[in-house]
Amino acid sequence: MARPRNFDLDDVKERLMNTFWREGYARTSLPKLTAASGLLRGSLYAAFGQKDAMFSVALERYLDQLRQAIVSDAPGIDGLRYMLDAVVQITIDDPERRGCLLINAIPEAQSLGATNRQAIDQGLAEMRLFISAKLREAQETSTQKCEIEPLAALVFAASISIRVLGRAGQDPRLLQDIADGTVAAVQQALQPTISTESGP
Amino acid sequence: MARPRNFDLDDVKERLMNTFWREGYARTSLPKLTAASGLLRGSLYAAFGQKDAMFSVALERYLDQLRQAIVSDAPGIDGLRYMLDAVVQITIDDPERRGCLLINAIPEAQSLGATNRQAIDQGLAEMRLFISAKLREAQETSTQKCEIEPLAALVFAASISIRVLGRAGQDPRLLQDIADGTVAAVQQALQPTISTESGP
DNA sequence: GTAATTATTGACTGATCGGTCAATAATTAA
DNA sequence: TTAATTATTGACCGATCAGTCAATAATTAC
Repeated sequence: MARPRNFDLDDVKERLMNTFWREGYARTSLPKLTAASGLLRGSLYAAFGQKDAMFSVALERYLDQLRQAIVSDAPGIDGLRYMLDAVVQITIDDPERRGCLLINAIPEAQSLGATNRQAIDQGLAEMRLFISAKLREAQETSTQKCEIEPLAALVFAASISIRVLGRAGQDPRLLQDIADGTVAAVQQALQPTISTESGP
Repeated sequence: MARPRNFDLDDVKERLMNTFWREGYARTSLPKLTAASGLLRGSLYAAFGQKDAMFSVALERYLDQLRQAIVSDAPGIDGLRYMLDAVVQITIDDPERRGCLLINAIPEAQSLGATNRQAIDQGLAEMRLFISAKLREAQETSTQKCEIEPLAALVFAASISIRVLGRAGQDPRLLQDIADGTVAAVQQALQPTISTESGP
């Protein structure tokens, strides 16, 4: 009963996401968004509202895709290893080395509205909850009954730093070392092997 | 033989640093810098040059202070524990939760000139070298002869994530867990204790 | 004193920013 | 066809941006 859109909404959201991902919020100007989306200012504002709302759309979409990339059926430590390996992979596979849209947004959260700031917090919280859940699974099959939260902190820290250092253009080897080292540390904490004491 | 400055150069540098630290590069406007420093535009430009150069001054000063805060005489693992604890402390002691000026700059490195981008890389490299050196010390007194680089990656990752999550306003407990867990993991790798196998 | 040198002042510039809006186009319901 | 509704267009707005510069002030050398 009205004029239909003559652009693909999903496609435009993807382009907005990619632009914000590469440039961050402040550096992404409306001209950049119109160029990336192929729409004119008016259409963008009509479809999404303020720049802040455009970022919100981009962030939501980004988190959906990230979730899909790092969540697996693998239980316990295997699930954590899958996640960290996936984080490393998507980080170094990106030829632009954009890191993580969510984490990149943290230092400029003050420029964003309350809704987006909340979305950032929720994104981080979701990550932690996922990690804790997998760790609890691992705990159940473990011989050790140590605290879970400190271990969750380690895995969380690893996933954060891999993304940040990826954006910084650091060597893929470093990123993989972080992932591997973290998995090894968690494994050691949950299922310590008896070491052979190397005598003098 | 000429008119002297009527401001304290060091004091102004400190104010520039604090402003960039809080706001990041892009969001720090010249009016903000003049307000923070008490100088007028002309004086700022006369003293430092472009905004990019002002950031460079701020970054240098920041790294000097950071170095002073986290480097200690403590050898080996003690030195690493000192560093991570210091990182946690300065992160949560900051009422504005500004995180790390260096790390905050990573996502907006593209806005910066080549000199500043290089300074960021060097800052990260210096951190890694410091960690590797302390680990090598620890290695020498260790019974185990495992690889150092993967362990260095873990400590590096911890220090990065503590700062990022500090900026994100996360619970101090989380940050301390990261520091403690990392030290424990390194210790475990270098000087594994024989665990008591808990039978079924 | 006077000349030379450097610092300060603040108005000014052109570019760019996010955001708006009236006019126009394309569609459906009747 | 006509009315109603929504999408598109792109010119336009005031605000703000980084950066410049001629005029003025303060100092030292002589």
